[in-house]
Amino acid sequence: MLTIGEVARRAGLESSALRYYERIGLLTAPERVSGRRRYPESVLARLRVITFARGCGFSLAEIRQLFSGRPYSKRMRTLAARKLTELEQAIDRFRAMHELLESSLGCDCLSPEQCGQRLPAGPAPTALIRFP
Amino acid sequence: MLTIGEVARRAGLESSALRYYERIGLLTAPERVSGRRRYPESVLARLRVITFARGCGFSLAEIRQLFSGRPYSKRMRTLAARKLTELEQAIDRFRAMHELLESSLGCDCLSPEQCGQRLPAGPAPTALIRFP
DNA sequence: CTACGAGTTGAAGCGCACTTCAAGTCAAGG
DNA sequence: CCTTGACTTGAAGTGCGCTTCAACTCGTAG
Repeated sequence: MLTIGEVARRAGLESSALRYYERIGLLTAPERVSGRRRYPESVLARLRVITFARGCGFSLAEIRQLFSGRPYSKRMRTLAARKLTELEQAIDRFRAMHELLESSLGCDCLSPEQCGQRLPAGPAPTALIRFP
Repeated sequence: MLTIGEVARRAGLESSALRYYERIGLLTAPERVSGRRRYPESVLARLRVITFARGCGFSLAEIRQLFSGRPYSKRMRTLAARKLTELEQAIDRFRAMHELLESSLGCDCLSPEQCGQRLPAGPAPTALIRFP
């Protein structure tokens, strides 16, 4: 049985994140020993799934979907297939951006307005990436 | 001279976004005709730069950097080079995720805990992607 | 006994990129 | 004159994924 600090350390998360996950129903409330959380080892596997899914672009809400109800494997396959498609589209977009950025390395415009002439007109960006 | 609604429509943005961009100094305040904004055509080019840069993962703060001061082309090159590196790393990560997701299509675990056994233990996710 | 560190709670705060709201202004059409 | 619809403003709200805070409790060490 592990304390919250121990779990956090081994999962590479903050204790506050674990409490948050519990609040939003991503982790089931563990046994309490005089008020403190005591986690079984198995929580680490679950956290690996969460971390993995987060890294794949699943939102916490999606991950909750994944966990709620059976069969787990079927849900996993469904969500994975969907995310896979999104990911492929994202990679395509990023490749396009990559080329545009490379071409902009040769940019010698004197102003954004001048530069904008060469850029493709388009709708709002379709991918938002946060680089940590 | 264009009204805010017209600019928004042609740039694929909401008027509120244009006002927001103005507030944070991304667009210079345009001429007002009895209080209403009147934009020159050139704003569309600038908005293309903004939209393009956003799509490449630049934050609005970074884009503001890009616009502030000359020479524009030099700043563009600097920022583009930096973002290019980040983008390449992101693409690498996404490729890895792609493989993991594909392997998880064959998942037949009965529970997240079981599934977690097969996943690599790792630290917090390094890329956060929002698919809109 | 006291101090300490790790834990507990609910509430509030943060950063980003906007959106929404309330309350008011304006020009054109009927 | 009145309505309509697009616009104006500042302030507040939203969603996500947490973090931070205040105030408190607990077991252990000295």
